Amino acid sequence: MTIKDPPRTPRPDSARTGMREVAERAGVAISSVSRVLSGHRDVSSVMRSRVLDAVAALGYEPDILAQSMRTGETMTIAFIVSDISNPLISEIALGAETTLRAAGYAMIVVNSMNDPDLELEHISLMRRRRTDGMLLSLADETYPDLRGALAKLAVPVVLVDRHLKDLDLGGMVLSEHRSGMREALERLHALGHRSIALINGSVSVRPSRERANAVRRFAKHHADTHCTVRSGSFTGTFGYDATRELLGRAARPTAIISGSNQILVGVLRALRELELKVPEDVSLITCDDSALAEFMSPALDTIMRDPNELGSQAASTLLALLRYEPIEPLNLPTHYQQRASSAPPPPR
Amino acid sequence: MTIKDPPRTPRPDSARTGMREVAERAGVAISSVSRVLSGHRDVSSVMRSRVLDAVAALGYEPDILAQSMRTGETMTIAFIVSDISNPLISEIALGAETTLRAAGYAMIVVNSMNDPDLELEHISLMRRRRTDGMLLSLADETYPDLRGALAKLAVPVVLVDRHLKDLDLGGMVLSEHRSGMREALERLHALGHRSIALINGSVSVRPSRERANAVRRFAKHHADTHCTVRSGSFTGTFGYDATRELLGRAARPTAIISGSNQILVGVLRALRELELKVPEDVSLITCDDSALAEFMSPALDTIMRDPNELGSQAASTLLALLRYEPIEPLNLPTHYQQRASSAPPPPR
DNA sequence: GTGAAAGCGCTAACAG
DNA sequence: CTGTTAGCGCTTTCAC
Repeated sequence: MTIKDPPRTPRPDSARTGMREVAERAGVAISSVSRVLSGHRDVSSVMRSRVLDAVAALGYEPDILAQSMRTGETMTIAFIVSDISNPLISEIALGAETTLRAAGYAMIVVNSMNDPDLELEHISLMRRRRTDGMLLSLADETYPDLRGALAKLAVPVVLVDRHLKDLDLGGMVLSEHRSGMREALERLHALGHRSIALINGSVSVRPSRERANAVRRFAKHHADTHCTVRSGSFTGTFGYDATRELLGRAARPTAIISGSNQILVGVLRALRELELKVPEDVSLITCDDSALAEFMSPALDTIMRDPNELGSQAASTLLALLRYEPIEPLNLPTHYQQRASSAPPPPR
Repeated sequence: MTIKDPPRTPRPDSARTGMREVAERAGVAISSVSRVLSGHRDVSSVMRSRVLDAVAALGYEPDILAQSMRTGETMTIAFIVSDISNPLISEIALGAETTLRAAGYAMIVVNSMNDPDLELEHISLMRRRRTDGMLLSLADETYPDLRGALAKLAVPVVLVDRHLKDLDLGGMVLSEHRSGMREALERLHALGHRSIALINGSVSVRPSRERANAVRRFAKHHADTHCTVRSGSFTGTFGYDATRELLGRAARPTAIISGSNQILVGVLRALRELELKVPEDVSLITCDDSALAEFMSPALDTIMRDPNELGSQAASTLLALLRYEPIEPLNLPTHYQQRASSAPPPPR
């Protein structure tokens, strides 16, 4: 059923009551209304109550847009992400939005779909919208035009678990990926694994680089252990291909670490196809928890962190920057959570 | 390390180049600049190129805020959700944002944390921000003050899988929960189940009501089958409690349907504690897919839908409303996906 | 303490 | 076709 003849009339209260009406009704100047509502102190109590009465009577609500126009502050923050449907990101977004909202800010979410060009467009568009600041979970830290675009930005920016070398744009909230990864590697080593593979996301972003570095550092200290790092993209397809390739070789790794929950899906698909049992045939550890990870059979060993806290801290850092307050770079912990998907390697 | 002495100087290009500078440089009137940039047709090509040159030379970017101030359109949509970290919601949000952005709109996300009072505050705040429209995934359709707040709204609203009786506020995009649920019930019945329980979310929102209705309708047509509906909240705690209670009884159900992915977590926890095997001891079906559901052991039977499409269609509907175009109410399909978590009931 | 006036950066009549 | 003018709704000097 199609609704015919949609209304052509202007929207109902397109004539919202403004400050002018309030001033008239209270019999005062429009600037006095502003003063009262802005909580200015030099206003007589008589004035205050007259204005407040009029406000209540008319149901007046200040227009945030007009305020922004005058003050230059939009009280709006942009959060540019690769893909909000990624559970890690959406949890970060929740933490960020909650903290921002408590401070009176609204959060615009934009998805770059991992396209650095689109990301640049978004940054520019958000600047034109005069957002007061930005939270960036960049798709590609190495993109050539990025630095220029960020340098041009007049508002404070906080990078969320991202790092641009030699570029100080104020805020940065990181996860300390190495320690969690090291714990996981040591656990595998203690179980007897001597061939371990990390199926890693894109090294164009910090988390993957840090994880790869942790593996390399581990390898350097454990000459008896062969470590492989396959870096690619945060996709199931990559996880699948890399797993098939790694396990199809004669000298197959006895343990796999998946570098993200998207990659994990591909790894699991490949393992299922290859009919390999976890942890009997191959041990499996993944990065970043999912709601169902602990209910898998076997329950998945996971390198954990607190994404809500990450988002919240990123927001707090941005708020501090907006207030010209001193900030300190944060490095939030990660840790290895043993469950049931790691075991000694199969006898060969 | 704390950074001392934060900059007290005003932000770098706080003196952005405006239309005025462009007009001066091009030697034309400011309104002519506006015309060229707005793609007005009655402009000479000489004028066009003069202006465009100046724009390019100065790197001028129109101020969206000021445009909004004049036109009354903010090109901003608010999406009010219970909790963006819910994977179902974040997928809907992705679909909505993608469609809105393609039409030039930005999306503000606000989390109500399932608090109807907070939700009302958000609605009011978004009105003050003059968002051009709202996408609402209400926390509680039955909240008394809600109707008033919505009626007062001057902008178009689209409810996302929500329904308010007798209130026509334009848009509504729904999921057709009943058919998927019916398929699932029939499958269970065919397997021989005669005692089935739905652990349902809050009946203050449409999806849970529809699912409960589907169960009741099924029960009416199958006198041989005992159906139980436990409605509560979309939380793991509720899922856990309800499962323990239902399975602790003498006449325990032989099949459980979980009404959301949050509830599912609680159900799984309870089943694990009770040491009940799926599907040997009890069959399990859940609503709305998760990335890992198919990799569980057993793979989880799921009543599926396309949340991205739901978000995208909701956005399209809102866009149509904004253009005063005719819209048609949508009812997107759900379907039962058999995997491996349903089987004949255990012999008694 | 309060009012009058000047814009924030842009668009939309209205003349010419 | 183009320039002039008048605001959108608010905040903020600046006088009184």
